[in-house]
Amino acid sequence: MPAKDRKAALLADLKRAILTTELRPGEDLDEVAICARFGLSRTPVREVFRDLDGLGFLDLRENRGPRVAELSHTTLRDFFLAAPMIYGAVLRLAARNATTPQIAALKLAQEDFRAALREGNPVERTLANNRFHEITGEMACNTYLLPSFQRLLIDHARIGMTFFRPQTNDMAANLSEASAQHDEIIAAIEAGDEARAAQLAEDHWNLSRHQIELFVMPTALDVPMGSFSRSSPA
Amino acid sequence: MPAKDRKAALLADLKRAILTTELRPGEDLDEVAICARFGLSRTPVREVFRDLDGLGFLDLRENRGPRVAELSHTTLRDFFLAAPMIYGAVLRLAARNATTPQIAALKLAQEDFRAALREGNPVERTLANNRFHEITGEMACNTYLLPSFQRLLIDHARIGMTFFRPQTNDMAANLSEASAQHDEIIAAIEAGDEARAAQLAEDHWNLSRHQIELFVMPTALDVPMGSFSRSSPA
DNA sequence: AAAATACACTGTGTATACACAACACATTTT
DNA sequence: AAAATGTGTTGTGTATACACAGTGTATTTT
Repeated sequence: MPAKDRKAALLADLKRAILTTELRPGEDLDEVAICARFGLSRTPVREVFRDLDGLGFLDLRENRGPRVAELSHTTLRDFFLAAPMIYGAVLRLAARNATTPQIAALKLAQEDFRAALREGNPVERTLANNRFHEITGEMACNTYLLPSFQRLLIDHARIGMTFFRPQTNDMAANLSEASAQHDEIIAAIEAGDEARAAQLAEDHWNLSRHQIELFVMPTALDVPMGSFSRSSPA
Repeated sequence: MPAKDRKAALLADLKRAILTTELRPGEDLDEVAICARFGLSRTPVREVFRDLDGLGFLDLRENRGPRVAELSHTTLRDFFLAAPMIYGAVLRLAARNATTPQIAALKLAQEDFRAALREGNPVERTLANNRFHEITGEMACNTYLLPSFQRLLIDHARIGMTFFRPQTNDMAANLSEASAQHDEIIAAIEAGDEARAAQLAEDHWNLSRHQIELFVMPTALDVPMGSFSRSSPA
């Protein structure tokens, strides 16, 4: 296996691991360990790190090891401020510009998403959902929108892994509604209905926000302080 | 001079040269020549290249030398589609979040811009204008908006250098109107008037578009700015 | 005992050397 | 003569070695 492919494999693997929070937000990366694991020297590995830093996956700082990009309450706030607008614009443009093969790819991604929902596989669900929205980004095909959009997708995936573990009926219902919205998005894009696509984007992110509100501001537990058992994912 | 500073100098110099089109869009860069000029080995120089690639200044391709990012009619079209929306959002958030020192910095940048206009210095004018808008980006302070915004700023600067050489009275008038708009933008931000800031953003970019109507004239995205303020998480 | 300092260690930043791929030109072949 | 192929050159990609900064710990000093 040529070094070039090992480098590409490293890039893809780190992306996947970060998107699925297998590598958690804020986690440190061991440079030499990764070198050993992928059979690469430090130079190409560090280049991959720099790429991922530019894309918003990693956070590189002087004289310190690379960290997985943080996902704080501040970034969450930024997320829900920017997402409706960017996604609205992307879906609007997607409806305007989508090609037939792109629409086919979008339907495939949605198939995978549905399958992951049925199997209750949160990792596959997240990755399929990510692919779905990535394709809408390709459809929109705007140099200036894409960088922000892709950053949103990273944290959208990580938020999904963090907050969307359907432990209640309410949450499961939300997920199937998200899936239904995907179907409507596909239909709007296929019909070239820009206004409808933009509206669906807003609906989609309002649903996400509602889901997170359930987690961030849960109904107060009716239990004395000390006897707190760990109930929700970190 | 430590190597670290030489590296930072290289980064800053390349940014400046690209923004002012001293390095023209599509131009090839000579790696070893740059190494010699800044007294650096290839490794840190290549790291700078990768950073600039991630930021949208350069275009790195496999087994080929780095090129200055292209500025084609396609990217121009994308620019005028995305700019009104992103700038509108940024100025809206700037009006919401700006701190006193940031406002002071903004006024300074505008001073420089006016000075460059008086002196008829297109390079300084472009750099001051770029700084002006960069500061509004800092004010907006949103992780997800900034990447797209900064890419817009790169090409905004390069478009300015390409199309805004005031050879007619009309163009000179446009420039002084742009300057007047900057003043109004400062006022709106200082007053925390979000709606006004958003409106001024639209006016500002309509002015730019008018200037290069001869080359491209797409319709701007019509995303309602209002959907933005309403959707802030609790 | 607490604080400050020296020192070793871990790990990042840079330089250099080598490997290899792409391109250009010249030479050969049909 | 045109096409194809071989070869030389240029320049990118990777590996390794070295330099140095940051950090933690142990020792010394007050």
